[in-house]
Amino acid sequence: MDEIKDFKDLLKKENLKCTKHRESILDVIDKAGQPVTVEAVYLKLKEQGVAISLSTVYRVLEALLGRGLVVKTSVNDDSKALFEINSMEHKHHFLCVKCRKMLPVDGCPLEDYEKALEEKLGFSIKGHKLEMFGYCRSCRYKDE
Amino acid sequence: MDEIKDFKDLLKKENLKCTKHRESILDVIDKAGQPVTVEAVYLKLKEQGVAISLSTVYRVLEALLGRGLVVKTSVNDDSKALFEINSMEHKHHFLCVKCRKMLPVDGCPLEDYEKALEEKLGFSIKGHKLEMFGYCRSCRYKDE
DNA sequence: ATTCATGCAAACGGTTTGCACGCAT
DNA sequence: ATGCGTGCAAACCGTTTGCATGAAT
Repeated sequence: MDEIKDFKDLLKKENLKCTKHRESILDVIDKAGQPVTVEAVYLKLKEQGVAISLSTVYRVLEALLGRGLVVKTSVNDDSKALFEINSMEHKHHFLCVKCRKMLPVDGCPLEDYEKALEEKLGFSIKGHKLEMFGYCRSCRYKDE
Repeated sequence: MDEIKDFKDLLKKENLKCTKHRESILDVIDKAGQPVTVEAVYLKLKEQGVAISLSTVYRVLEALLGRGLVVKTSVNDDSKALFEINSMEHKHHFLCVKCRKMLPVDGCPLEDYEKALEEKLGFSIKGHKLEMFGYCRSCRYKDE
């Protein structure tokens, strides 16, 4: 329902100048609905007729990351960084190794486990990164 | 107790020619006891007086990886790849963000969770990557 | 008017590769 | 003797940066 996101205010709140590029980038990432590469953002913008330089995309994402507006991820078999809107809810992703879609998975099974580990091993666990992979529902029964 | 590993046989079994370099590299990784960077392996060898080229380390690790003798990892905030001996047991690591040691953690809390997810979302989960970070026991109470 | 954002091209750092030579089998 | 392993240097690719210009406040 809230299709028109208030990126202007979001940027203003973070003391970032509100430029066309920054708005478009936020829009592209938001609409993607899954973690996207810098290049993907760049190409999408080009496709939309936006004249922008790749380094600007890098710099804007860096700035957004610094203010916590986006989150940076990566998958182990790929060297490229991934970005997504910071939804503020703790969640993980499932990567389909066939269609390469990344599907969000709500919740997290690690809270209790980490608490137990902290007690057992004396760690102070500050965070974790969990990424699952396999076949999604629609790719599962397709042949190779 | 089994300090002398039989890397020769290991290599032979995988149809890899048994060279000094390959033995030394396996030895260095094995002795490290935690995931190590390519550069670290290279420097350790130099330190031991082994004349080797960095690209050879890369190529050997690639070969070992292909035969499953080693496992490749990475941590999200670092761009370098990490390698460790493939112990064949499913385990994860805890990275201390202060001393940068990676401590192995036996077991895995995800089996049941993944089973539940598969049923709920129709995925076929083939694997996962979990990495935890925070402060280890000895760094925990040290001041910054 | 000032500050910060941007484009361009060059630099960077980890990794890969082509080629000629050398060693294990 | 053959094929695979290695060293060297150059290429590669994602990312970062210096500098001069342009736009938002």
